[in-house]
Amino acid sequence: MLQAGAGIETSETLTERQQAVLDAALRLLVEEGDSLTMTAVARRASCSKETLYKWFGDRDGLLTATVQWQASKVRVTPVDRKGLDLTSLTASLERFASDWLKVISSDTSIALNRVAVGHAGSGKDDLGAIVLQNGRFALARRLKPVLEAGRQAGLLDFEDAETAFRTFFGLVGRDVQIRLLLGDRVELAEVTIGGDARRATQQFLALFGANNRPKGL
Amino acid sequence: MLQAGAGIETSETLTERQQAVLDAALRLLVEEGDSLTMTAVARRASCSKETLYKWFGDRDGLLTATVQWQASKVRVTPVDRKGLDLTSLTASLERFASDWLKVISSDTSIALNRVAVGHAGSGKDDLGAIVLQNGRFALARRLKPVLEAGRQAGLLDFEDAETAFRTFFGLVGRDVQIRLLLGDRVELAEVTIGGDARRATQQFLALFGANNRPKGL
DNA sequence: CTAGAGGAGTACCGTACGTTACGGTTCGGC
DNA sequence: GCCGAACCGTAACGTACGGTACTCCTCTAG
Repeated sequence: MLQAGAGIETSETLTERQQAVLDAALRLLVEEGDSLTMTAVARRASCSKETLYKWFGDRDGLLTATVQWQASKVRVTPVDRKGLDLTSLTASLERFASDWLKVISSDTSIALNRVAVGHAGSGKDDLGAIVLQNGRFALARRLKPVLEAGRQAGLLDFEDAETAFRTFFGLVGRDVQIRLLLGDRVELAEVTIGGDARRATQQFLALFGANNRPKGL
Repeated sequence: MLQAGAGIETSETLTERQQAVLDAALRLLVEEGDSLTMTAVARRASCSKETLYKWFGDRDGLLTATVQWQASKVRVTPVDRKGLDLTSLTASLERFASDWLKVISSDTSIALNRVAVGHAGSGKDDLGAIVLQNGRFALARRLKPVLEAGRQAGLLDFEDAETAFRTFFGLVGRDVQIRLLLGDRVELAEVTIGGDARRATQQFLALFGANNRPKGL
């Protein structure tokens, strides 16, 4: 049955074989969305349904394990907060923006978010919480230290790191995620992402740069 | 069977009774999400299943009609572009932001978006397109004239209205919609919305106000 | 070599739900 | 009063799928 809680730390209690099964389930999830069947997963993973039920309890358990499995694959790249100047801060922010756009526009992320959104509100499982924890909140946890460091270095000026982060989040994501989730084909080539990341970063610096606007934002 | 296309104009070809049935379906959709059954709709609407099938074809037809019905209820408040000064422009923008936040945080919108997201990618129907047309794109159609008028009046400075709109959209919505869709309980009292609308508007004006930053954004 | 565990493959069961069919009722027109 | 259309309520049908049971194969330990 594996672990239950919507915890952050996700289990190295998975055997190679189990990971392979979850990878198969993930691929199927990307292809077919929430309409995947246990039979299809078993066939794709070349395992029996009985094994699926023994390992994951039920369908929700399999889905939860799959989402957590994907989440655990996203590793945090630690931030070096040594000599921080405007150039390196800008580069960091652009990197975050670019990475984030790449993530939310990936097939995997779209599929996972779709499933999680679909399950939210029918309180059977915590897919929404898991996705939020490893998406939006993980990003905040990684970015806030950078923002704080920027403030410490006198490069940024804001009251609340959370508020500043949410503004950055909005400037980067804009309408992209909801459009993708709703099936709109948004153009997101590498170049576009790079340009958007640069633009969002510049806008953010214009709003929160220390030597720009006086205050009140 | 009613009309099919994901058209904008939505039909006054609905009788009173049919509208009542769709209202019932909508209420049920808010309560139970995509897991509503035809039987439940029939019971709630005090009609027979046969009638549902005669009118709407099949389950997807009913869902589509329901979404379109809700969409048709959102009427466009025309914008008065007479004497436009900074004060009235600010008020307009704040109004848009506030209205938009109220919409995306409403039970109905959340339920509809959840269903549409769930259906996107399994190309059976166009719920995603319908929701997008009556949500994000409808907002753009209403807001862009205001932005253009602001530029004409020398209050705003931007190259492309679409880009400016998307930035405004991001500043207003930030992470709210995805968090709500994923089941996060975001605090959104009236006061909060008002404050957020004001903040987003001020940030937008800081970025695109004519007499602020030179260019390059 | 044998025994037993683990798991693949598959047949099977129960159920929920979409869809259809049908009997009964109301209502407008003749 | 009679007819047909529209529609309600409900029973019935077909199917898809979650979940279980059972058989056979493979691999490893002793």
